[in-house]
Amino acid sequence: MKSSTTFGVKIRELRIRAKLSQRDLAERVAKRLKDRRGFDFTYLSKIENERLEHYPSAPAILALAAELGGDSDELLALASKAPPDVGKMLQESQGARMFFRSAMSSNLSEDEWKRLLEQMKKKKTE
Amino acid sequence: MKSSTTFGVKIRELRIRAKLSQRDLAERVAKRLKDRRGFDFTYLSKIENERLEHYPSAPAILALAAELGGDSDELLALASKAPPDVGKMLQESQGARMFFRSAMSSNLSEDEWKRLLEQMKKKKTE
DNA sequence: ACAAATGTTGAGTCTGGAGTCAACGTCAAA
DNA sequence: TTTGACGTTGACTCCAGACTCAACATTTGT
Repeated sequence: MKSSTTFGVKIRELRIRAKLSQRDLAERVAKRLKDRRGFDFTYLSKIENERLEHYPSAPAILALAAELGGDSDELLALASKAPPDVGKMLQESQGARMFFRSAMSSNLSEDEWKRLLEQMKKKKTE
Repeated sequence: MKSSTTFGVKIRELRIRAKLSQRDLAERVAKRLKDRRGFDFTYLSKIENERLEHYPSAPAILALAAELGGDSDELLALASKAPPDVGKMLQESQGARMFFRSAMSSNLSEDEWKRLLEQMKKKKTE
């Protein structure tokens, strides 16, 4: 069974593994976000301890993932956010929208997703 | 070639077809949003004329679609928003995440999406 | 022509998401 | 036993997204 963790726990885990203090990591993340709003170490503390009402913004999550070398899609998922480019994909293709809508209501298993992925790759390379 | 329209144009089209004034439609939409913030007819005017910096919120778009009988996914797409439940689907399934990541980078054609949709339906019913 | 209904616009307002700040607690090392 | 790095918390701030309001313009019906 997959170890089901939370966003905060995962971030702490990655940070510890990277041997960074909250202050150091927050500072680095803040630099990646220099144009946007900041990123304070006390905010990071609240993230790790799940003391927040809302998850950080998608850009902040992406910056964290980049700094820590984590899987950004997984982190976004733990925070219940769709990757920012999903919107665009659905905008451009009616086929994608219909596929999505249908997939949503049919609750596919992991295996079925895997098959579809293979189907897709096969089509593309043949 | 698919007639590529805009959000505002589409809304106006649907509203005219429904024979509603901006005031009437706005009032009805506002009722559907009673708990959340309102929906004024002057706002609707700006939507239709693309005078806004930002599209309406997803709940407002869904209420509009419901009131006008439009395709909510299409309207969300025209407003560059992913359907609200996409995040949850990607949260629950790693397979779905991998599938979409891959789909995103391979720029599938409409036909390929159609095939995948058929594949999916077949699996489900067999 | 006049009123009534409808539509448009610029200048606001309001709120909640996203983060900051000051202050305190804890632990390790010198 | 102080000092310095690190972590936690509650109260606050800030701002942009999402909308409202007052006033005016335009169209429609009679």
